[in-house]
Amino acid sequence: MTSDLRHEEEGAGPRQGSGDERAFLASYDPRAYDPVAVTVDVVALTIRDGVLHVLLVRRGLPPYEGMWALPGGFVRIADEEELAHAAARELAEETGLLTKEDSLVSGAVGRVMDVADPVAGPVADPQEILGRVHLEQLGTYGSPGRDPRMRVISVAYLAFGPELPDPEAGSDAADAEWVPVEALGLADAARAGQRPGTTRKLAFDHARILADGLDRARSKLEYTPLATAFCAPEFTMPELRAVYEAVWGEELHAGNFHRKVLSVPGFVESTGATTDRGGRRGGPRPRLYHAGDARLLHPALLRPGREEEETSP
Amino acid sequence: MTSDLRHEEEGAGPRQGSGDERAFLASYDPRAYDPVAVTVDVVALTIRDGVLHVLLVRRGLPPYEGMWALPGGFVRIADEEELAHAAARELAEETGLLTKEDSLVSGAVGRVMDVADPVAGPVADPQEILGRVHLEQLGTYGSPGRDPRMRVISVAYLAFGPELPDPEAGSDAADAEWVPVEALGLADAARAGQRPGTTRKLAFDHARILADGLDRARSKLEYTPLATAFCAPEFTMPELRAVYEAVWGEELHAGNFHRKVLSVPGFVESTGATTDRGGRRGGPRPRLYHAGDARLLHPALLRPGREEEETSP
DNA sequence: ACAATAGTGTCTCTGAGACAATATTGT
DNA sequence: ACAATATTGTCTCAGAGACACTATTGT
Repeated sequence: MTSDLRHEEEGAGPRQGSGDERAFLASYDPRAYDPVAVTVDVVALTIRDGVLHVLLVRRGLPPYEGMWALPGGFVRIADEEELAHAAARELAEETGLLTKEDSLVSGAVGRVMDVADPVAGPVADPQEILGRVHLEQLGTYGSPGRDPRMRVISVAYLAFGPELPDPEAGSDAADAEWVPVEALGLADAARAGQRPGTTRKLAFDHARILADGLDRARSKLEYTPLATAFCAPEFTMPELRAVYEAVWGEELHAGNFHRKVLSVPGFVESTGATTDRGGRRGGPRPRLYHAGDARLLHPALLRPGREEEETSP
Repeated sequence: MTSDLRHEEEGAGPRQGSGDERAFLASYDPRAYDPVAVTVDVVALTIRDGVLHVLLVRRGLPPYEGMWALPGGFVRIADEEELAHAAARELAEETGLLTKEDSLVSGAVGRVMDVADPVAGPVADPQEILGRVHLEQLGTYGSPGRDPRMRVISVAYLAFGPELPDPEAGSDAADAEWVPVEALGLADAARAGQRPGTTRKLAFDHARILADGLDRARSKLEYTPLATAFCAPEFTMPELRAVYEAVWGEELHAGNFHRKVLSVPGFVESTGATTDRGGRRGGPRPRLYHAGDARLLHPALLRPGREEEETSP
């Protein structure tokens, strides 16, 4: 590699540009044409019946045929699709929120909004269909051996949503399912040892991706108002507490939690109203809140039970 | 897209393609894919003379010819190169730590160690050459318009090191330079508004990547012992404090900082010795410490001056 | 001698958590 | 009536930050 080329780090290849440029670049860096696929994988989390669930699909083709995997798919390079758009699209397809596939496949996708800064997008935009689902990039996994067929660079996304619909209802996402995270027998990387190591069923390196996603989710609950993304637009304090308990996997003190949440400015705001009925086992009617405008929690809601640890094995 | 194909998210044919078999076979035909390049970009940070610096290179070719850019380059797909390996290699080349390019270009790269869990690697491994440079993935940037020539998916890495050598010294990385972060006139995303928006010189979306990297670095100093990666193997408390002050861009109270660091278990350990001389302007000889074995700081060293904020504009 | 700095001590205030008390609801 | 639950109150302790003090060094 020449010095000129080393500094020429940002791509070089076909399409666009004059034929001169193409020939020039191609002759100097054939590596740009090595076969590589770019995909997205989505760690979609929701809470059903107070239990944290992740969306998985059953693979219908080899490799890993019959095993569970994270939903995902190719980034539509030819359609100039944004990475986040691809993630939202895959999630929308898999959850059955999108029945008309053509509305997404069509070339009309064009410009795509920034997920972090929503603006009105085209009709086909999956983010619009997904509604208030939080979506953020998790990390990129591109080890050579992760797919036995070819080199695949997969950008993983993390999605949180309130009570997302069951994929089996009426759509053609027949093999998708919400699975309780506990049922996967992950070697809870958050509390116990380091790496998930051997996990049961997941295909590819999806166990690792899922573990990373869970770590991220648990961590983000501490210092961001992310938990409200798991709730309906209006929620009660016990509901919000249930989110924390489900994601962290431990019970929290109701009284202290209540006071702590209210003490963080901008986290939640009271609507003044209460629910119609009390809890199913009795009790007064809890008040209703909606998410505030804070993007960071000060002070943070730190996870309990993290005192002395790290006595290297 | 058939149901089977949608679930076949990991490498199978180029978009449309109703024929199952054709799609399957296409997964083994590289030319059937839309052209896309995978690169790495590195936000390399170090501290020189108490000031935070980032490694930049001057572009010698269009587009953005003559502008500053982050060091980076293609992932060597044909060599089965790990993403982190590519980042380490680019950094090693750019800092001049690697003079013999052939040792990296050779096909002997083969298996590459996990950066997060170092093991003995092959001779050509750049991580080995880079020594104790911390390297972690920052995020992936793949918007269609970010490179005018073609679709480029760039995986950004964040690197921290103690007093990395000057790239201009004796190597062929002639156009690389350590630049004070302040000199770039970034709209300090950490303190002021939201997005960096318009930044002066950087090519592509590298201003955004750099801003994200700085945010990450500032944040990680709070709850990880990352600051020790900026120091020599043995360091003094004032030196460690200087790291925090350089990255956070604000002065810290020496006395409180000292007591706070020592109160965090596993952060630093005393060697019992002191430096030979006191400070250049007088004072007693500070004690020497080395990094402890903690990977997370409990309690964290929270950044000061982050009280009331977020009054939406 | 003087200025600068490393390290320690002390005080105050905030916040987290344990625990208790009260009010309100479903069964 | 009884059990369950929401919400508020009280107490204690750990930790952050402001400030002061002492000891040690370079000039």
